[in-house]
Amino acid sequence: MTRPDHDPVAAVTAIVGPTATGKTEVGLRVAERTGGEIVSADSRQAFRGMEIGTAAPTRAERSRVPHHGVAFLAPGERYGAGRFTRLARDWMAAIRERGRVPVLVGGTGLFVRALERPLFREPPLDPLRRRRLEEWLYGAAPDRLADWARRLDPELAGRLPRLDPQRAARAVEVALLSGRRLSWWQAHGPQAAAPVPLRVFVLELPGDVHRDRIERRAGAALEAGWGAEVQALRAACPDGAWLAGRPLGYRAVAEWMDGRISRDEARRRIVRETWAYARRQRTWFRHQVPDSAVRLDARRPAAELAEAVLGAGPSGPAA
RNA sequence: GGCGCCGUGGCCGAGUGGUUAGGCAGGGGCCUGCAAAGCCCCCUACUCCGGUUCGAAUCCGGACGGCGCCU
Repeated sequence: MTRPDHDPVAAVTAIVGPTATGKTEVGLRVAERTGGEIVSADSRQAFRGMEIGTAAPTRAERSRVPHHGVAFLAPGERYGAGRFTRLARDWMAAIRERGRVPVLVGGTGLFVRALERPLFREPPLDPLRRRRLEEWLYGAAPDRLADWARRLDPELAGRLPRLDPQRAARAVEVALLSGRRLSWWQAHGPQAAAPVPLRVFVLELPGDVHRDRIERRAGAALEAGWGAEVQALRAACPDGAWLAGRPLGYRAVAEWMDGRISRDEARRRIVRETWAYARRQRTWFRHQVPDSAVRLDARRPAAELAEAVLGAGPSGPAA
């Protein structure tokens, strides 16, 4: 019922779930048992110098198993679903050529889904015009922006319950710069690449337990030197580009370092922001994951969870 | 015991006769290239009892509770 293990398009084991559910450790164990390498589907852990605040795999953890996609970008660089999927495919291909097996681990739902359901190949959009247009669009009132988008791409507007500024701006810029509607590209544009079949495992936690883990992790990150990490980032790039993606908690930590708020207040804000994010993820993983996804109770010990993942079917050349 | 002030949804907090305050917390949801982002929805209360009024969270009386002062 499953493809042969050496099949180049064999499904990739994907360990996903909201933040602080223990994906890292489970992924490591799975990789260790299968001769695997980790491909990280995380939009923030990708940045160098932000490992503490993003709870990225530590150096020690990375020495257990080779990692791809962790701490390899300069803060402030652009890293979106498109770039991720291109890179991830390359990483996975290289891993297989080495006779090893990729294990996808991450909480950025869109990245994971874009692997299975590839985005369309974006036509070249003149960067300068694009930048200028974006500037203009984000200066506009949200209602007007939504209105323009509605006119330029009624189909898209009809499909979405509401055009928030971000999506409206994209619809406008794609329509204007490419000459075709975004909805057209989405439906008829060429795929950026072949889909990667995934065997998805979702780590889940009851709300109160999840909340508790997030609180504990916030304290641990502060303990581990989050403050120093922020100071280093500021020294390295004073333009504040590292804050562009609004990484959770970083602003609060910066304010704490400036003495503008107490450490405790900073911790509270970190928890609040992280929980809000976790809730969005919980919703995402509740609905935006294939029906075949296996849901695992993340309260179980990592070793057991890894067993469950491994036991769910062949996932490596060792089978 | 007397006098005064107060009593709004989980919390904070407006509102002084007739529309939904708002914020925070909590919950549900959306999502096709900024996704740790962007966005939507829900949670409709006025301590209790009587009265005035067409109509009271809003006025009057009482009860209860809290706070303060006095004795």
